[in-house]
Amino acid sequence: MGNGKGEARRRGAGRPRAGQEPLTRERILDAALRIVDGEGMGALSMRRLAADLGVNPMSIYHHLPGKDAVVSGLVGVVFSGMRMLPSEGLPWQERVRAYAHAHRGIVRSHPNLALQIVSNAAAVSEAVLSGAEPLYGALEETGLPPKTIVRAADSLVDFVQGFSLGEASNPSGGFDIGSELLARIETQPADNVPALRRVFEALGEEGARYDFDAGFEVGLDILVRGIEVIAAEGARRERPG
Amino acid sequence: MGNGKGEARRRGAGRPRAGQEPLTRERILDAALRIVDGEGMGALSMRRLAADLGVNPMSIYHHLPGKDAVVSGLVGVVFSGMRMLPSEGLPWQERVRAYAHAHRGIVRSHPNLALQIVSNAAAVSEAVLSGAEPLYGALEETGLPPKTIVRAADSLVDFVQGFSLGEASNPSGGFDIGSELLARIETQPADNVPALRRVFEALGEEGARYDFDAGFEVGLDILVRGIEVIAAEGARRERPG
DNA sequence: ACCTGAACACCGTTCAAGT
DNA sequence: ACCTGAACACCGTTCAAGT
Repeated sequence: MGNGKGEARRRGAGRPRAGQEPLTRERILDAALRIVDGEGMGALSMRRLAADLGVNPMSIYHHLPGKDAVVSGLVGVVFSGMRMLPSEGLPWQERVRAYAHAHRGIVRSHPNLALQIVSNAAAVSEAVLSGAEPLYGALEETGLPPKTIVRAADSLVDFVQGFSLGEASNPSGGFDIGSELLARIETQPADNVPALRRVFEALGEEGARYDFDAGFEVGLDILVRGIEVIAAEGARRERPG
Repeated sequence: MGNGKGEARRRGAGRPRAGQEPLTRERILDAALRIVDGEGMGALSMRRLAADLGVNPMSIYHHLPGKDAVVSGLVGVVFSGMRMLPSEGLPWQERVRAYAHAHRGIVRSHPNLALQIVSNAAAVSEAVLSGAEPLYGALEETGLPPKTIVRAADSLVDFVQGFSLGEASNPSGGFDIGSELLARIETQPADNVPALRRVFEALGEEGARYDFDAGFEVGLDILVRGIEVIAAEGARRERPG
């Protein structure tokens, strides 16, 4: 016993031999992302990760301090890949929308990581640094005071994250909002949910499938219009004649 | 061996004896919520839960099919406690705000459960049934078509959930947005984050602490105003003269 | 420096058995 | 019906040892 255990190619202890790629933080995170993307967060364990890398579980600890570090490293990797279409010359409304789409795109391309992306405060802070510059650039042009710019930016990010989380945790594409929900509404005692009933019955078959793309656009529209309104009010207050 | 193990009062196997409260789904969820509220999600295990109840770990499985069921049961319990101040006669804007505050209040009162609340799709669906009636009632008065009402409601809920998640994962009260973030912005190479720098430098000491209450109001304001705008546009489109 | 083996203190859950 | 004990197949991480 000792050698040739399973598919691991590595034989002895000690340094990697010439020709073998050494273990690095990057290689570890790559392998971890493959596991999470392919099989979900539940499949990620230090032991499984080590097995995929052909390495002893403890070797990982020389490059990352623990499992938490692996997970937040993953979030960092994913967010650092955020790219926006250049939208320099466009009006701020378009630039805000471009940011929102890029942010949603990141979460959507790694649905199994969505929960960590959205909840990892450190990663969000990282995202502000690396990705939110265009958002702040756009919002500066509204003329709102700095404090309100920050709050508007946060509101937009909160919406995008809330939306993306819902999107990530639902079966691919649109999901049927009509059938199950309407059935449950209709079995409600007496009618203690009259408005819900009216709205969803009016939707009927036509609106049975929820369209995430259209829903995102409506939400974005509401936010951008809302920002326009408070910006206009602020300006009117400054020179009220 | 056999009897008197630790603090568990229960002695023999079989049915609970007279005078002992029997194990129920409700008692299990109560105990689980106490653990999560007090020590966080990481402290919740079937074995720990059983110990707190003075019961064999396996006994729980007779009332709930597994750990996942315990967690989503928890989310259900918490959401079923959502209560709104009655706001029947008020304008729809006020009623939308009341709903948002109630929803935020639920998440805020169980910060350690925030992640599950926000991500548990089944619970969200449950929340729609039990709690969103007032929101739909309010939004009906905007005159928007049913499909847009659903999307506006979802956008509001997405914002509230995104906001609440950020709030729950940050140290109590406001957190300092200025010090750490500004320090990192200022160490950025060259100046590839000019807008961020301008905004956060203008905030300075005054805005160093993030005020969650004020931030929530601004976000709500943006959303309500935005809904007003798209509702007005829809009405204008219907009778364009 | 970098990697390993064995061990520790846990998990959730199945299954057969008790009353 | 309701509860239990032992066992199975896992975890993350510490620690001392190897090269």
